[in-house]
Amino acid sequence: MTELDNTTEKKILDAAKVVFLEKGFDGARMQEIADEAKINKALLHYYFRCKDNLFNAIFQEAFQQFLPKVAEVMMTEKPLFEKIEFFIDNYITMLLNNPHLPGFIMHELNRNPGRIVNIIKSSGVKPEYLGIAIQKEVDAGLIIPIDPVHLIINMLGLCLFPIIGKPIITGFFFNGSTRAYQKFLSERKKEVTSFVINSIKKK
Amino acid sequence: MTELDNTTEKKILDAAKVVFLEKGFDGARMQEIADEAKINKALLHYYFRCKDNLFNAIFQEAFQQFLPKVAEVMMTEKPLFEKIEFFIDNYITMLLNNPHLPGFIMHELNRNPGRIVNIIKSSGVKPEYLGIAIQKEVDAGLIIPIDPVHLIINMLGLCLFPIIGKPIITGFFFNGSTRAYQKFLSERKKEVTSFVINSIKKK
DNA sequence: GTCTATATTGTGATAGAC
DNA sequence: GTCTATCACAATATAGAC
Repeated sequence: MTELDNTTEKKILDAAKVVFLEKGFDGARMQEIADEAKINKALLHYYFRCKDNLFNAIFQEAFQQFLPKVAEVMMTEKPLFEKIEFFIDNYITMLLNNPHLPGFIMHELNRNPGRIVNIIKSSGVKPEYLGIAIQKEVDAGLIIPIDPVHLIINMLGLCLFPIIGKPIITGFFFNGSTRAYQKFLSERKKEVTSFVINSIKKK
Repeated sequence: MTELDNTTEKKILDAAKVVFLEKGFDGARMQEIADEAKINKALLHYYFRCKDNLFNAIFQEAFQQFLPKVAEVMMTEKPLFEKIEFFIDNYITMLLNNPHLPGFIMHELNRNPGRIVNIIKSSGVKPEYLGIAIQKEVDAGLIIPIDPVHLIINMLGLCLFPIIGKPIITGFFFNGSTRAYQKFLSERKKEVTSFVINSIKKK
């Protein structure tokens, strides 16, 4: 960011991110974004002309944040188990800092799946990298064979669901106790890492 | 259902389910529901008085559908591995038939977490059942120790994410090919089952 | 650039005939 | 029970003063 961080535009974007991520496009109100940014509603339109433009700016940024961590693990040259550990650790950390992110991305993509094609293109990530790393370990007899796509989806599901499913988990398993849920979350890195590695390690 | 299935009320509920599950509460329009039910908008209000009432009817039913499968696995008396296999098979089958269900439930619960407390209460499910089954297997030395809550969340994440994440998976890993995504889904039962069992089986 | 006031459209909900 | 017509208000967007 070369510009000053306290410009009106930045304040609007910050506010819009809070509101959109919490309420989604349909649930968000321009008025609420204006309030959150402590400015007038008309200024939103002065800067972004319409709700759609503002939303797109937020979605773009959110998706960048959501995706790169998936990409990193594929790009590095580490051995597979380190790759997995690195990915899970980093990804869960990011999710803990952005708990609304996954639900927002999922919901908005399902609401408008066409959106994704433009965004994917500009990401330049190639899942093949992880495939190569996995094949190496299979050849060395270190792990059982597994389809790299399934492996990545497994890891994503294990990392994401505890965040998206907060209300269900809290309500259903912890009787509404947010503290118990937080404790549960703090165990996830260790739990997911060993769960994944156990499942692909040769017996 | 003791009543006839083709009553107006049923037509409304069917239509509302389609629209709400696809668009969510905020994105759904009474007009669209009326169109889908091939009736007039005023009739919706005659039968349900307001959008909220109609939504609650749908949400209640959807949640019942979403939850019981989680409950079943805890209730049965089978050995653990059979329980797991049974659960994954049934749950993924249900999800394939109701692909919008998980995203709908997640989004609406996050939008209004208070909603869950009333619903959980009436379900009468106790996660302890699976805990007991797991402890049995641990004592018998058949599996490594694992927290039953983590195990259930792991299974849910592995089953649910491929459905909720359809646009991401299709766009990111399969270049937009829905056929490839469908093939991927058809492999999930086997994949998830062996993934889970491998991860907890003693080496 | 920022504000107040206002236009314009969308949407949930009701009135009243049949 | 079902329809057409309409209300009332909420929400996006714009006009125009400063």
